[in-house]
Order: sequence, then structure tokens, then C-alpha cells
Amino acid sequence: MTIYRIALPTPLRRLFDYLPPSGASVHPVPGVRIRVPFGRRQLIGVLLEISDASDLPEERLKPALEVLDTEPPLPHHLLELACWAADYYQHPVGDVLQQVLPVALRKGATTEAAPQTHWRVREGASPEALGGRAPRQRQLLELLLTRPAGLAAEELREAGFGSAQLNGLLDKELIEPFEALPAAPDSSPEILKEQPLPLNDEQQQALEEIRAARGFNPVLLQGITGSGKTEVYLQAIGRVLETGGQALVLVPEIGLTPQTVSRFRARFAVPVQALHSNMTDLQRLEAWRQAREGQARIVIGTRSALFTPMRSPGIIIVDEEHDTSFKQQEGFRYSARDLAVMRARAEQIPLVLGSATPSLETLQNALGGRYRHARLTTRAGNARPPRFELQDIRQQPLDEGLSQAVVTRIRSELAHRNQVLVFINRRGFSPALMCHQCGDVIGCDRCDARMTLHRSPPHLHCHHCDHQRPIPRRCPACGSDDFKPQGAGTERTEGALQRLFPDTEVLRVDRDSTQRRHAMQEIMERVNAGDPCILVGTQMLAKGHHFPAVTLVVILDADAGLFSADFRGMERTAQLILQVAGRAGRAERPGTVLMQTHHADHPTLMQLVDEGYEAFAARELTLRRESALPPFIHHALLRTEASRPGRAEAFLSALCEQLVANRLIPPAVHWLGPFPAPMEKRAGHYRAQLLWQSYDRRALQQLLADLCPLLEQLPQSRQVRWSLDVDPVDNF
DNA sequence: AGCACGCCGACT
DNA sequence: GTCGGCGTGCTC
Repeated sequence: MTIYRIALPTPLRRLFDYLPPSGASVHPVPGVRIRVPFGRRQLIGVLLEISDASDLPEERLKPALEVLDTEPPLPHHLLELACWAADYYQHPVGDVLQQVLPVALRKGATTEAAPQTHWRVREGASPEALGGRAPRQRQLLELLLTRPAGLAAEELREAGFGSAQLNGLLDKELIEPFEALPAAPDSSPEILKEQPLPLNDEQQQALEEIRAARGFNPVLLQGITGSGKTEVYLQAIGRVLETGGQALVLVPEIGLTPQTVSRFRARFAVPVQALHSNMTDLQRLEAWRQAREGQARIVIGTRSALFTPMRSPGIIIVDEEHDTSFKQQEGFRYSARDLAVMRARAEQIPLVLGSATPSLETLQNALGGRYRHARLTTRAGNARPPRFELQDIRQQPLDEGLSQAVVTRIRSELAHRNQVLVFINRRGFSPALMCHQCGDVIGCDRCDARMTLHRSPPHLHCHHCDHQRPIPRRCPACGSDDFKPQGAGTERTEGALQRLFPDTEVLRVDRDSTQRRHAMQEIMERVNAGDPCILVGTQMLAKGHHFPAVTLVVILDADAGLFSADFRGMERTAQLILQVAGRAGRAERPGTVLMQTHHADHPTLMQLVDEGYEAFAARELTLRRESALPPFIHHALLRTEASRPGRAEAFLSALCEQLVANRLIPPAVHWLGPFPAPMEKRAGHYRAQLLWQSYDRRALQQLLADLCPLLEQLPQSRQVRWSLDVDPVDNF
């Protein structure tokens, strides 16, 4: 008897047994997709094992319907990696495999190249027929005349032609569509399109570290902003391309800007594929396919691109490795950065983890000798790093959050025709609306949180559950109509600065102001024009873009992360401050970073400012070691939520009792809780959590493996939603 | 997760 | 009388 053991996209943590499809003679290899009946519907799963027996009686087994692949879509080691990750993150393997494959494949598309619409010039057609008008149509026609084999509609769109021109030429019967397989991208023998930049000694040293060992070779590339990390990436990739290899580049979610991609395309003559969020399912599939076939030589993408198969993997680069967007925050809570290490090991290739402000996890691995450590400490082209100043605002009068000293500095910078960046990590007008009569603050009905006041358009908005409502006329508690906004967000700061500097353009950059299509592009054009202006914004300003004409960066609320309940608060704050600081300045105009604070004598803040990130990180690592916190100890956080108060906590208590009763907790594992989540009520649900910790990863894994079946069996589990976060990046 | 079954309240 | 609320059970 032959049994197919299949991983299906359900939250059930097990494989399902099927009989081979009727009429099957040769059995497929594990890894192929199979369509099967499942209850009353059909699902596409991945064959993981072929066995000769099932735990179920044969009459309960159904035959599979159809094998969809002749060859597994994922190469063996990626399938293994996905299964390993399912195990490690305690996520159902069927769901993991589902997420690892391109959407189109989940829905049953073929991995073979699909025909696409192409356009070519009709026989005998000539540009003369167009006369003097329609210059764009003429350009398009001329382009097509140079390509007798035709061009894909896709390529034409990329070249800037739309349906207007195509329809125009079609109407005149000058061109015709036809279906064809996508052409393999140009495989010119040339690798470089432009010459590499000369490297300084540190960059040269870094490049040598990356090439120092054959096979798996993880390197932390720690380089301050502007030190030329990207040039090191490019040259490391160049070497890989020369020997026929491919490169995978992972960037944070906001980091995948057209500029990033164009820098790679400008350097290399080889095909560069970017996987970005506004591609259609079929476009993504085609990019994925080209990577798998080895045609795409460089693949750039965010977290999910980690699982892109490559025919000849040569190097993996994780840029801004400290960025938390590499960790998926729901469902399959994997860390693409950590799995990149696993993948590079499996594929025996070098891995570069790049950052100006490495995560303490990665830094500790480098300091402990598990990764090589290359440092870039000087800015390219003699540019000076920005100078930091703490602006003590204790007892100072503040005008809507702005101290007099800060206003004066902004004025002086603008007078020198420079640009100013004001960073405030809070959107909206003000984070709280208070009744001046009774002191009541308007809270969200569904969360233990205050509602943020927005002025454009005027409404109250809960940033935790997205609930919105109109601003009440009268205080719900006392009936007064005398409200006072408390604290400042970007909208309020923008208004205050516009009032103080009426002749200067104030540009706000946050999620709200950039929602409109091309809004960010328009702002960037204004800034790039170079005229004096003030940029006000959230951390959106800190990522992706560089502002060479900015000479003054003001951090309005440097205290915000200083006393966070999360032990990672200080690390995040330091990374954010340095990231914002790095946006400013160029060679001839060094930048200043002015930090408004009530804690100008805070030792950590002072150390960060005076001695830099590495000294800060060393101190922070000592604290973490002494307090038995990650990266020295390993965490797994069990989050629960229920619609009735107390249920989530009771569920966790019951779980603990069971675990203790069954002696399932290894001595090396300790736990904290259950306790209510820091914001107990959120989006109408009451939340509780339990934190597992251990110095011994294996012991922790052992416990987690026993934990999940128990969680599913607990009688309360239908009333409680739970999720397990292994190696959480925020403990909330 | 889906999807069905099943058993009690306010509607035409 | 039925439409539909969501508790419970199952998926090879």
C-alpha cells in the first residue's frame, strides 16, 4: 500500500494521509504540490512523505486528485528549511509551505513559464503612416521596429508605454499582439555596466572578510551611515556573479525603494529582479521562476523573498539587519534574518548582515566569534559624521513642544539656506484630548488606550485598533465643551513650525500625509530641489531616503523610548536616533543632531551621543547579560486573547497546571506569568501572556513541542485565541 | 481556518 | 411558521 503524507494549508498541526490518485503508476517525489479533497472542499498541499502504512484504516482514506508538479517547486534544501522553520516557530507546516510559495502557485498555477501577450510590428508597417502627430506612438513603433521578435506587454509598460499608444497603433493596423513564452532575460557575457568605486582600506578589509572562507561564512558588516556599505555589497556580489552565482538581497519593508533597485541595475549588466508588494501574483511568479531557473542573477526583496529559490546560490545579503520588519509579526512568526543564516549554512554560501546599528543579537554573535566582524568607521569622501548635542529642556518654556533654543537653531539654519529635519515619532495632532474642566481624557472604547486627535481631517483615531470617531462636542464625563489637546504629534508640530516660519515650506512626512499616490515622490522632489525647507515626520523619514541638504536634525522627543517597559526600548531608541541622524549632511556641510530631552544627564543617552553605538551596545549587552535577557537567554512568548476579561489568563493558568502536572517543563526552562498584556484590552479583546525563557535553546524547543498539542486539547481553547512567538522582537 | 450541523429568538 | 445567531465537531 502506498500512502501520500501531505501538508495542507490548515491550522491543524499534522499531515494528512491520502491514497495515490486513481490511475497513478509512478509516484511523485516529495515536495510536489497535490490537489486533494478535504472535507467538502479541495485544497492544494505539498507531498512531504511517501509511506507504506497509515494510522487510519484504508476505508477512511481518500485518493488524491491530481499531482500538479513533475519537479518540486522548492529545491530540497528550501523545503527542508521551511519544515525546520515550521518546527522551530511551532507553526503548522502546511501553512508555512503555503506562505513560502508564491501566491499563484498556492492557487494551482503551473511552475512552467506561462505565455504572455507580446506586441510586434505588422508586416509592411512603417512609421511614415503616422505622419507628424502622435510622437509617443512613433517612439513605440520605432522601439518595436528594433525588436523583430516582439516585446512583452510587460516590458513595454516598464519602458513607459501604456494602452493609449498600443491602442493607437493597433487601430492604425501597424502592430499586432501575439502570445509567446517570456523571453529569457539578456544573458550578456558582461557583468558590470559601470566600474566599481575605489574602496578605502576598511571597505577592502570588509570585502576580504566576506571572501575569507569558502562555503558558509556569516559576516556582520557594521558601517556607519555613509560609510559605503552598499559598495561593499556590490563588489561582493560582483565576485559571485563572475563565478556564475546568484545573489539574494533582503531589505526592510520601507527599504525597497526604486532607488535601491536602480543602484543595482546601474552597476550590473545582469538581470536584476525586484520582488515588491505591488506586483501581481503572476508577475511575482515569473520573477520567482526566473530566480529558480538561474536567469535572474540578483534578487532583491523583503522578508518573504528569503524563500526565493536560486539555481546557483552565491551570496545572501541582509541589509539593515536590525530592522524588525524582518520578523513577521503574525501567523508564521519567522525571522527572515535568522532563517537567512540557516539558508546560507544549508547552501554553504557567504552571508552579509549589514547595519549601522546592528541588533544586539547579531552583535553578540560577532563579538562571540560566531560571525566575522567588519567595521566601516569613516564616511566616504571625507564627510564628517554628524555632531550630536543634547538640548536640556528642563524648566524651559515650550511652544507646542518646541524649545526656544531649537527654534533659534532652526532659524539660523534656514537663514543659511539649509534644510532642517524635525523628527517626532508620533502622528496625528496630539496623542490625547483632555477635558479642561474635569481632566478626563478621551479613551478608546475597545482598547486601554487614549485616542489620538487628528485635525486633517478632524477626528479621533485609535492607533491600536484603528477605530475612528468624530470629536465629541461635550465631555462625556462632565458635559463641558472645553477640551485641551495634550502633547504634540506631527500635525501639531507641522502647524507650529509653519506659524513660526511662515515664509518657509514645511513638509510633513508620515503615514497620513503620504497615503495619496505619488505623495512621497512629490515631497522628495521638493526636498531635492534644495531650497530651504523644514521636514517634519515620523520614522518614515528615517528609512530609505537621504536628504543631503539637511544640516540640522531635531529630535523633539528623545525621551520617548528611554523608560520603555520593553527591555528592548533603549536599543530601539538608539537605533532610531542614529538612523535619523544618518539622513543628514554631506561632504561640505556636516550635520548637527539636536536632541530635546528632559534627561540630558541620562548615562545611556550621554554614552550613545559621546561614544557612539558600539560603546552603547557594549554597555547594553553587559546589562542584558546581568539581567538574564536576550541575546543571552532565549524567549518564547505565548500570547492569548479572549473576548471576556479573565479568560485568557485563566486559560494560561490551566495550561501551566497541566504542564506541571505532566512534568513537561524541563528544569532548564523558566516561565514568567501568566500576566495581563501591557495593554490588556485591545480591539475589544482581553489579552494575557506567558513568557518562557531558557539558556538552553534545545530545552525550550522541547517544551514548545509539547506545549502546542496541549494547547489545542485544553477545553477552554475554543474561547481563547493563542499564538506562540519564538524569539519575539517585542515582548508586547 | 472553513464548513456543516444543530438548536433557540424576532421577523414577514 | 422560517431566517439566522454562533456553539460544537470534523477535516486523511
